[in-house]
Amino acid sequence: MLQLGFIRQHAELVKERLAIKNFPSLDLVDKVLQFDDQRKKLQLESDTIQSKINSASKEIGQLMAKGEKQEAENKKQEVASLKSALQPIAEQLSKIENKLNEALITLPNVPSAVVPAGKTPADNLIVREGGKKPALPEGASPHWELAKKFNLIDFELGNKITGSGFPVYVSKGAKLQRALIQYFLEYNIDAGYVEYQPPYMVNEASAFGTGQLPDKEGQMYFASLDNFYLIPTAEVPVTNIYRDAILKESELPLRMTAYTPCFRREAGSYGKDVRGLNRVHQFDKVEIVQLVHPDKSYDVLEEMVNHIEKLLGTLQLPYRILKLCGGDMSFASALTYDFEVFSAAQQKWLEVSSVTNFETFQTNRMKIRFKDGGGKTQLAHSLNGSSLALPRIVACLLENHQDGQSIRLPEILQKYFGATSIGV
RNA sequence: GGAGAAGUGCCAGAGUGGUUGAAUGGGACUGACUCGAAAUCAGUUUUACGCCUAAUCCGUGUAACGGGGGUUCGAAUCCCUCCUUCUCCGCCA
Repeated sequence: MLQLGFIRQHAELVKERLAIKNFPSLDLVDKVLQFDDQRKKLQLESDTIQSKINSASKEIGQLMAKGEKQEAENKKQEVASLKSALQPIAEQLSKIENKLNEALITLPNVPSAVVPAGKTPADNLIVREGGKKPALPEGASPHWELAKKFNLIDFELGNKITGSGFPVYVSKGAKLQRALIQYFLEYNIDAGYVEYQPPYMVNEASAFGTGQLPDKEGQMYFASLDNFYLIPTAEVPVTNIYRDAILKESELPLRMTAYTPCFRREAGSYGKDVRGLNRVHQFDKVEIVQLVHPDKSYDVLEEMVNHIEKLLGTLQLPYRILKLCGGDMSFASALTYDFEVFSAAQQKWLEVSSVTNFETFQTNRMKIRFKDGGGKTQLAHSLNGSSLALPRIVACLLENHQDGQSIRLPEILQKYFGATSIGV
């Protein structure tokens, strides 16, 4: 969530920027400030009375010790009237605090100054493209047909075991998954990221911390008996590792990577967008997360973009990098780059990674701070990115590298997979 | 799942109703000593939100001893509840 102090100092800027995100309730910004004013006033009243109560109570203790019972009783009366004066104020205060908090968590993050205006994915800016689109052989197939032909993925079986959107990877299909995960993790570790295996379910506080709650409640699977959410991304458990921490400045940047399955309800999706691996309810992903000094976060964002671009390059897939427009960014994001790879048989771009700077939006919720050189405590910036989400990478590997007889694997994958290609 | 014990500051560990935001030890930081270091001595060392203020300095108020609620003039200390950890039993990859 946004920092109150920032809203107070830059109310107009916040409104302008939120307009770029097409946030409809700009008046909420003014409301936040009003609520905060009321809160301060009430707190002052409440603290003043409480202070009197505290000192009176102390006196009662001293009077009792001296055996001055009557005096003590008089003081008690005094405290009783102070308390009845305090009660309505305390109630108002807690009411206004709730309203303030509710308004604050409803405000999305302000987009950074470079975020382009726009409403839909069509308004995203193409930053650059790389790789080249393959010339597919005669009779080239989409990945779901290839997956069947080479016995790599059984979609029907997943329907039986669980439901649609839960593919079963078989044999070389399963091995390809494992090879990709292994490669992505090693690649990240080589770049200085620390590997984690986090829980795949999180509690409410964690889901709130990264911004999934209350915004995306319906997108997560929920284990109601225990109040746990199945993670939609490793970002949630991994970023929460440092929730409530005050770090030393020298500990920054913290770089973390994790492989996890990801669970997404994807309510409302249907049709050809969800065909095959295009959109599934459970998928594998390797994630990178960083906690950094506020001055460095935009440099780090570029560094992460380059890191992922290089990774995509080694997979020999045609890709493009998009700078998301205000309307297509997520609630918590300040600036997001999306990576898409070209699915040659489907002739469409598929998103495989999203790299985001959240600035202090998440860390303010999670209270991830550090002590700066002057001994002052301030919020760190958080960033994350996929490196990479597997299903669409697999889809594109299959489609783009098919030659009629087999699927050629990019060189880098061969040692992890143990073969140069996937044949019948 | 059953029975019991416990959760205090960066760490260890006192404190069982009233000057305890918290003894003591360790760690860390600052200063002195030293050519420098170690040792020693002195000091500092939580966070959030208010008020005051040019100030994120200083001063000052409130809150926080696992989370939430309660009893009381007053709670780290008593009660309830949830969470977590430990021990024993059961079950189990």
